[in-house]
Amino acid sequence: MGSEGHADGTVGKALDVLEMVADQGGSVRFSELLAISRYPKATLYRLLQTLVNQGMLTQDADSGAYALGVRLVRLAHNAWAHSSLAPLARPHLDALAAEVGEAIHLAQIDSGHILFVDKRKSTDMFETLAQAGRVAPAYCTGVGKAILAFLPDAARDKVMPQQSFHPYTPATHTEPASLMAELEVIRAEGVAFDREEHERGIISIAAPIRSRSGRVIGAVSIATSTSRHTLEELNALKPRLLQCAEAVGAEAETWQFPETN
Amino acid sequence: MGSEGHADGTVGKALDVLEMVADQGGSVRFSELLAISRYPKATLYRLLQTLVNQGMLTQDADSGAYALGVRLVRLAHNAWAHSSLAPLARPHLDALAAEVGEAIHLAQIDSGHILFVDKRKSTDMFETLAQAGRVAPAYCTGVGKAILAFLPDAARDKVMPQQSFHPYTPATHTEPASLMAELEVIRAEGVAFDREEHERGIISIAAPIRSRSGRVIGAVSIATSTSRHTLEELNALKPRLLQCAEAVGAEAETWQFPETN
DNA sequence: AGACTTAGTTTCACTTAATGGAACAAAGTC
DNA sequence: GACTTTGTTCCATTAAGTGAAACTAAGTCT
Repeated sequence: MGSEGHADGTVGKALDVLEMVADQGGSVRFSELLAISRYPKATLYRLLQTLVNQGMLTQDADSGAYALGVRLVRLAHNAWAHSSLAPLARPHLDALAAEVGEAIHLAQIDSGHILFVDKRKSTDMFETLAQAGRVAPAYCTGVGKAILAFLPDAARDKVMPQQSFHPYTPATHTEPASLMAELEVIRAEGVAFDREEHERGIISIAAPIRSRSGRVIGAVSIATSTSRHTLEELNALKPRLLQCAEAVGAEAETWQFPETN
Repeated sequence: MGSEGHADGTVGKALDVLEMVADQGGSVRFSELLAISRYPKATLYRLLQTLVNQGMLTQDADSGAYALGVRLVRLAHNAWAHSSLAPLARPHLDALAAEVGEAIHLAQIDSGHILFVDKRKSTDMFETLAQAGRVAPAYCTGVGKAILAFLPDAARDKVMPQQSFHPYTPATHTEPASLMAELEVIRAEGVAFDREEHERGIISIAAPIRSRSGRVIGAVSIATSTSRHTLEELNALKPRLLQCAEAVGAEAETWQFPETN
């Protein structure tokens, strides 16, 4: 929702426009984009043309409306396969999912937001971008808090101001102070709980994934509904969850960090 | 493999570099990229910096090597959800998969290559190469040929020269003429067969997905292995497959084309 | 129909940003 | 400690992006 202020050169502007189209969802007319963007008509027009030319956007033949191009899906597959924890964590998630029979989420952090890079549903399971690629706030999710808690102070200070503290439910943190206090607890316990903070009836227990050097590189969670389990029952799975997180972290040894800006 | 000649402006170059990193898979050092690219040192350097800055690439803290950024995964999720046939086709694929019990693939075309946007695994556990976001050549896959066959002449003339005609198996087409001849047959029959042309032991039957205006917008296929089924048995599924393709096409009425360059 | 509004595209003098050869710094290697 | 390799910065040159305004095309209204 935030509009970035920085834009290195033409490329930055183009990617900014790309993101604008993405945020809009579906297809957008030129004039809509013009209304939103701070770019003058001609500039916006040329940027869009270039992006279409490059296959990053597609333009409807008739209506002239813009939508994200499938080239992105191709690129992202590479990103997912080579730059995310997903492929590496897969066997561990499979095992955990089979044992606990609940939904498993694997997430990383991307510019202050939680990005789900893989998951296992309690019922059916198949891996596509359908579920990977989704974003969620960090301050009100199990995985988000697990990552925030173990982030180096400098990185956390960057990320905290980006949190909106929108009250999704009565249990959602609404200000930095209370969240910071909970992060302290999470650091002590080693796991984070989502106590219906993002979605009513949905609870989870999450553990940070740390490389051997100690850097948080993501988080795993076991999610369920209040109708199926209690927080105490989730807590019983803590050892198993930590074991999974550790296993992934150990394998990620050679891996590179997922950025901090 | 192919190095594009066109590059509109700085944005084109930047995306070109992005693609270079993607093609490389995993992480790449600056000098490797320098060796491959036609850009001078300083230029390449600045382009990479910009992309890192924008979160499209990540740079390893220690080694300085570049890899695709997770931001792409986020963008691609939007692309997949809003600009691909996948969400729309989902119920139809589910139904088809349940009925035939074989692997189902949904593909679109992207700059001459086949892009798998969704799939259903067969009940049995044998992995095909396909996955959402994966690319495959058009000339030697069922879905590829199904799309090629029904492409408007102008579009096909653009796409044909992009085919490599690499002989994956003895059954692979190795020159345009024989492929063109088969496309004729496919147009007459309404479906395309993959006769172990891409992968030994893997066969499929594929049908084009056409919008009501008649434009091909993708293809669905039923894939199996020679150990499980024969081409004749696949052919028996033709009516059911065509029905699925038509159902998706009908729903895609309002949808926009997937580009032609 | 003709006048009028709105959406999209092109022009062109102007300005800013990208360019790349070369110098420089840092990390490895002999 | 000299030498090679790899990565980063400088800066005058050049090219590319800019955006106000003019223009064209597609609706709307009376």
